[in-house]
Amino acid sequence: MPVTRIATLLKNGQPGTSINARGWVRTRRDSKNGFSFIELNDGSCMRNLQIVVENSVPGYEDSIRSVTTGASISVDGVLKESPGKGQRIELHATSLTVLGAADPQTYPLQKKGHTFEFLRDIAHLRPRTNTFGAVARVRNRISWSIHSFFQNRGFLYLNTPIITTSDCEGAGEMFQVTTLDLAMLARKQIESIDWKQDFFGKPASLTVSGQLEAETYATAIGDCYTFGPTFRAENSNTTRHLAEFWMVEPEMPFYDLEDNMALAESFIRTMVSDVLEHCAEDMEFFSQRIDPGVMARLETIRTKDFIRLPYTEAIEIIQRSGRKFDYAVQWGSDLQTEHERFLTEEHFGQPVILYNYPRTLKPFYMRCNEDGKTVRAMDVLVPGVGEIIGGSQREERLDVLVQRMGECHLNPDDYWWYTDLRKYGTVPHAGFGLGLERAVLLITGMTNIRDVIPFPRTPGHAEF
RNA sequence: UCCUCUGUAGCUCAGCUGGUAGAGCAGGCGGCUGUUAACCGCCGGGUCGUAGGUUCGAGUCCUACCGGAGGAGCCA
Repeated sequence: MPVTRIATLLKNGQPGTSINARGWVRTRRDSKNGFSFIELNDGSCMRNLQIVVENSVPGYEDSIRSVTTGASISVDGVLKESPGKGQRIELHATSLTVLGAADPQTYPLQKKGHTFEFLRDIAHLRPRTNTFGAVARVRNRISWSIHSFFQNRGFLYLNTPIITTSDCEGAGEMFQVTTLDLAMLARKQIESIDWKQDFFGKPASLTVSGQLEAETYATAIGDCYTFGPTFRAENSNTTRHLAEFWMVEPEMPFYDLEDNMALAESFIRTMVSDVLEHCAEDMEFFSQRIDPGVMARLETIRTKDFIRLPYTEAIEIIQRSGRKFDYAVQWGSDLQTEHERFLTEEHFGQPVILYNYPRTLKPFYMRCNEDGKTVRAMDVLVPGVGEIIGGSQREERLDVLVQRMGECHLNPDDYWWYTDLRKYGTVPHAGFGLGLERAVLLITGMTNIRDVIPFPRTPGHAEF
């Protein structure tokens, strides 16, 4: 008997076909007239398959009682048109097997009404809920879309190292990787660590970005992108930060900042379009249950050109707005979250790409403009999420790069291989980084980043 | 890390100005029903986050600690 996933059954299943369905019970309703309705979900889609089990089915009396919310079952039966409302077809069981019972006294998930906070504590079971099933499917589609976007443009998928010994871009605190016996070192109360004794012979960390390594391939084999886990040991506790998250980092030779912005915009638009096209049912759910404004926001992204605004003009807009902000802005100061929200959510009401930031605000590798004050950086800000992409044209001139390293208190010797790229056959190039989870937030309308990654890692939390 | 809020039954919450705990859902039992967040009735279930303190008396007030959430900083 063919095993068919419920998504396919509900779409293409024809009355009269004999099939097998397997999955997890969402709920059961009994009729004392001698049959039961089972709502079965197998994760392939939002909707459930309704199963009708007559008491004439072998073992009905024994097994139906353990068909409770959360139980796993396998059902053979025949598809029939459903006389009831709410479903085109339903499965009339000819045999029912309970694969695994779920004690209703202890099974934490109920038919309705759980907070995301509660579900976070049972992250191993929350994918069995509508919301987290939908998030998982949309996240999967976004990942697929990322690969197809770049592959369709001839980009090379590049795996940059997870473990690194370069403190690249000084982008925040890093997780140290060591095989040294810390407990023993603590007992010895030694004054300094002999890193030669460590696994790599020097301090090593988990990567905070694959950018610098990606540049080496971009300047050799052309357009490429990384897509992998990224780690930040910042003690940040917000709805937008994770200690472990997934980042996409394309890097393109011969691109200037304009090209970079165009690619970023096209990239986001493609992800949004793909999800709208392929996850319509899940998006319907997000629109109805999670964020009523999500569809309008995505439609704007899909159809309207992003605003491109130099940092200097952004400052002027904020200053002229007459709005009271907790933090005043002046040229040279970093934009606060409240300013970014004002720009993207209120003033423009759509994605905004800010570019040409003061050099003092940005890392050493961003290309200096001729004005001597700004660098060719760009941040893509979107409503509800804030910064979703950060990128820049890279500084390809060796002398300027080395000078900038000095300004940022970095030792060029530590980046010898990176400066070599400028020493030998340097080219203008650019790239950016997109936080996958922030993209999932944007597209689903979910508000907490901890709910769009299967097992979130945040300060004090690495359960599961 | 800072600021604010919060911690009462398995879950979601109520409990007003202090007088020793309630509802809905879930669970059990019974009834009804081609049902679909099913419905109706009954029943079981809580040392009110922890430790102190004020008081004749604390879920309710005070202090500390421990969870959780939101905002800020940092950034993707």
